[in-house]
Amino acid sequence: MQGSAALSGLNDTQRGAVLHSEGPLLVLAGAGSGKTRVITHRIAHLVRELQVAPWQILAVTFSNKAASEMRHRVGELLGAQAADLWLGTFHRTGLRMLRSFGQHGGLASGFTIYDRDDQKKMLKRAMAALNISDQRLKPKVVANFIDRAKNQLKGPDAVTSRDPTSALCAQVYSRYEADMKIAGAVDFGDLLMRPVQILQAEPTLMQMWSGRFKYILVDEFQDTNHAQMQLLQLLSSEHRNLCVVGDDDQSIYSWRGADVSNILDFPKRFEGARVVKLERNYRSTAQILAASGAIVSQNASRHAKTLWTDQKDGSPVHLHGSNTDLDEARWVVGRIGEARVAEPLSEMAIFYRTNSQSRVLEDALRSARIPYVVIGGLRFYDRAEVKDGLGYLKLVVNPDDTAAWLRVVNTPRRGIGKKLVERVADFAAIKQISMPEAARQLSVVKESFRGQKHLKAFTELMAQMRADVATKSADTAGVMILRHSGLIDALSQDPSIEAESRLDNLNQLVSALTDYTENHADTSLGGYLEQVSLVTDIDKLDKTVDAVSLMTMHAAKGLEFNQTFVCGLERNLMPHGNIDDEAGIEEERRLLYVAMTRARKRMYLTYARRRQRFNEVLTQTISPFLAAIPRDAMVRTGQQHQGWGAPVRGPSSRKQAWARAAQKEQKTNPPRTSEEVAIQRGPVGPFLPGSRARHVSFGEGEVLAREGHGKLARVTIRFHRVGVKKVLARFLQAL
DNA sequence: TCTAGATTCATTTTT
DNA sequence: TGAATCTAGA
Repeated sequence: MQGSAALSGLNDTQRGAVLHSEGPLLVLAGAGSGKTRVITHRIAHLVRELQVAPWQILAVTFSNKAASEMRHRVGELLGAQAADLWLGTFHRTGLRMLRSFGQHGGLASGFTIYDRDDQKKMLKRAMAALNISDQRLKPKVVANFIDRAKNQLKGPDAVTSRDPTSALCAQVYSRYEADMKIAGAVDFGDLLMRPVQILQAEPTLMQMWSGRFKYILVDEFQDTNHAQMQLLQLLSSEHRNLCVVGDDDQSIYSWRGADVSNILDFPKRFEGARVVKLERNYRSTAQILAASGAIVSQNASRHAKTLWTDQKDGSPVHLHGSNTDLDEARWVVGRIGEARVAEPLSEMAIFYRTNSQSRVLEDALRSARIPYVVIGGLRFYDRAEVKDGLGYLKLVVNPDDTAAWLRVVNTPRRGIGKKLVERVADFAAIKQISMPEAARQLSVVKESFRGQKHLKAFTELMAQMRADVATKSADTAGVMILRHSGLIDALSQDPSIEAESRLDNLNQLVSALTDYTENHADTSLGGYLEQVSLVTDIDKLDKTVDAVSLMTMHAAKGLEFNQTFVCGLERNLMPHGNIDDEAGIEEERRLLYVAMTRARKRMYLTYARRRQRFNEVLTQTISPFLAAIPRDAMVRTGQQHQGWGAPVRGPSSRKQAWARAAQKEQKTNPPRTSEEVAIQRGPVGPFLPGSRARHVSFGEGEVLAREGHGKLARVTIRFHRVGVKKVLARFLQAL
């Protein structure tokens, strides 16, 4: 067994965790200590050496990104056998279980999953029905309330309402649940809460499912919430082989209900649990470890631990101050320009606290013609036209899908306006039926009303589609539905530039459908929709593309790069401005810690004295967190901003000050000449900024930016004939 | 019912 | 700032 693949390349502690066979196991794994390695090798060991059937192993991760990464790595160790593992996010696991036994909880067999948007629609409807104005109570507040409740495994009857707001929320919650049931839909919270509730209520099912998984492994355990913990406890109750891996210092999702005590109290909750600590860091240099460790050690509530490494020689961490956010961006881009001589761009990343910070950085990268990819920026499936298209598909699959019906009933315009929709809503409320069903019934009632014809036409259109695609696979069905929906016609007739790109997006939806049909055993439309509803992003970071990665600090978790830039380290941004309690501050510290521990070789921390936000310019001071970093681990460059004065008062004077500073910067940092730009332009993959390409219908142009990967890649191009447009990479030919 | 123009609103993080 | 929602007038 010594020489087996499952054990190779592990240190003693890691090997101990991999070889631990029976009983609960907690692996406290510091950043970069090889925790994913422990999980993947442990799975390989179980299958290869202990002859555990892959389907008896459940491996859960927190995000899609982590799941696909793990699938990939297990695949390398196990080959084809990896396909039979239950490996996925908590939500996907919950969904798989509900598909199997959801009817025990009164779920319709073909239930639909509602995303945040659909949920909001339903909440608005519920509130309207209860005569609660959305001024008094924001749907978003209710959505958060319901999410929190479900994470706590509390149904509408179980929530306690101490104040008037939560009493209202509880009222809406009740109504919302009823409406969701009629619509045959569940939300994200249900995917966790319902399996737990059903298992608790059904001893037979409980026996079956707890017997099924001999081994359970959980990654990023510090980010689990109550419902997830409960699910794990139920599923592991028979075999008790629950192995959880996590780092309390990297808990950054408490706002989503994550409960750090799950990891802190694990040994108490699971008697006889073995605890393994991984403290050797294989990722970063000593300087990076010292700096990041200094930050997180400021926190009072944590397990004391010290990461160590034997990578003694490294360059010090840099802290660079700029006058403005523009300068900061330019400085970062300048460093990237220098570094790319020796380091591929794919090994560099820029992290920031809020998504809105990416804009200045993107602008600077674009003007320096450095290719970049924004991770988790705008999402394909969030685009309006894509949602419209999906709306039709959903309504075909689930005829009671109220949210989908609301979305597509008048898109494209077919004379079914607000008045008519309200009428349908009222009828649905009285009859206790879904809105699509109400529309069907109304369209054939005797006493005619204005717009009934339109309603009837739409109802018949949907019925026709349903009949047409009943036996078809997802791709064929999708194409038929989109064609008959009128979406494509409406967009084709629209001469605007945006319409063109929307049409592209619909084409892209079709290729996603084709892709799905080719690669999945379940080729049904329902299967596709299910998959789509849980994929929120392009999951995998594609390092084969030579481009700098930009992402939020949250999105950075679990990734690593040779060189990183952590930007915007100012008070009110890091820690973020609307955090007021100590627990929140500690979480912000952990977030910074996560961001800082992503770097292997070089790390640059940056801040700017003035930062533009909305239409005002904020004068900021350096993040108080940074004071903790020992001097010998860090080099300071740029503006020192000692004794920064009081903020300049009044928006207009701020603006002038900012403009003056920007002007001054222009002089000291003149724009690059075209020669410099040309030198910087290295060998880059297809359709990266600076290259030229030809589009099927727009002709030739110059690539400005690129986003997304693979089939979903989109490219912004300045065409010679038609100006700047965003198009699909698939429709381009490199020149 | 539809459209364009006005107005408001929120920007922390996401399955 | 820019997206989302609202409103007035056609």
